[in-house]
Amino acid sequence: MSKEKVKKYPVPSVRRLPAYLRFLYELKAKDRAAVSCTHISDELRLDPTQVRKDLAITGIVGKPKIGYMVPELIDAIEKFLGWHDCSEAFLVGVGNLGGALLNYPDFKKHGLNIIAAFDIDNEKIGKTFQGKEIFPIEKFQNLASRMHVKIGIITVPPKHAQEIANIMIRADIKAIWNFAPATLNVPENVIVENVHLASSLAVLSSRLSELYK
Amino acid sequence: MSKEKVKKYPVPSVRRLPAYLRFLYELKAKDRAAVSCTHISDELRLDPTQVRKDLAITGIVGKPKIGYMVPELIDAIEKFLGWHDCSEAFLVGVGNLGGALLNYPDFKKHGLNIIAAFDIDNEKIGKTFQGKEIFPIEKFQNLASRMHVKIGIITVPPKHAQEIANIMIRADIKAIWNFAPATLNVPENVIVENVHLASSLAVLSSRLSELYK
DNA sequence: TAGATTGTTAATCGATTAACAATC
DNA sequence: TAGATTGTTAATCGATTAACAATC
Repeated sequence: MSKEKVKKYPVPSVRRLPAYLRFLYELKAKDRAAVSCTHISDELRLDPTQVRKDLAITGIVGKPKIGYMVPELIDAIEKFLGWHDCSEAFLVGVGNLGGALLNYPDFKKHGLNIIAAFDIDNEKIGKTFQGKEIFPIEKFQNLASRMHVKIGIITVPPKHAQEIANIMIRADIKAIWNFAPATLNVPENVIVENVHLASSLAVLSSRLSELYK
Repeated sequence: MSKEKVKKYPVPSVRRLPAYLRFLYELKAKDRAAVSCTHISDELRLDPTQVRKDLAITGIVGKPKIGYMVPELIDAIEKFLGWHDCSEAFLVGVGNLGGALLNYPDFKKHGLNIIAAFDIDNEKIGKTFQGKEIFPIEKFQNLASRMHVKIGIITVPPKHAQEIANIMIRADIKAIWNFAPATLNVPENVIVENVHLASSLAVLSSRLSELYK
């Protein structure tokens, strides 16, 4: 692991990459060989220069007058995101949302393989979701280090989110995908990516209430 | 509805408001009367000036040397977000995720009341989730206009997302909360708020792969 | 009063958008 | 060749952070 300053990619650009991919898969299905930024920007309603800059972070090089070769571009984005080889993840909290995530088959295409789940509820422990066994939370640390799992997904009630995060940190988890409505406190070498539905809802609500002013 | 230019609030600020609320509820439970920006910023790891500006959009006024009165501040944020009186919503697509959202009891505290759901699957139609009946999608337009529902939630597979969005638009839905991995095309007077797990995962993946460079 | 904290103006930073030269 | 499109530099815009006067 090099000590050189790692180049940081703009988060908004990274967030847009999956939308490009979705459109590119459609083009590929139609056997389109090449695509221009204008075409992409029209479809996704973005600025063409922005599209060019976003794609540039993946290292792709286009051809003037032609654009980008579709399969090459798909490959570059997938490689950039690390979606070619899956990372294995553990999920904690098999409630409504946790169960939904366990059952979601598409994460594998997105570089994420949830291989097991954990809970405190004896009703759930031992059961299997989509071939993924549910273990008691006590086994998290041991299994995580034995299987070298680096990603933890938190789908427990907010009251217990920090507690679970602490277990994950002790188990040397590198990245936490947090769905609990809670602000997690973690050491700075641990990555936290939050999915806060309340934040999304706040944007929706506030824009909606602007309408009626 | 006035034609004056509506003041736009910074989206990043709005996104942070729910986190403030969570912390404020904790303080209220501990009967803390007042709180300063510094206290909030320490807890949520934000810049104190940013906290002040974020709170200012709600119209709250603090007291020098004291800070903000906790119950007043909670009230101001909730009012700003329109979380005091719930908006009613219809959900389309009762799969894993849709079912999880239907079962999620906390949306009511966040100004959202999902009152019914829709699907195309005859197995599901007629069933009830948490007192919410599942109707055939054909009934969407009629029920939406009869009940003056203004929010639609899309949790169908991506292939059908645009089609459902079109139905919602025809039914005069004002805001769409979209969980389908698809870019929706809507007229500019319709609000779309996306929850794209793939985008969130992209940020997680790319940060994780930076670690191993 | 002195000092802590707000509210606001100014400076910085980063992302978006515009302009344009290079190139196939 | 002419023209479409890339890649890149410069300008703009908006959000974050710093500085500081007002105030209780």
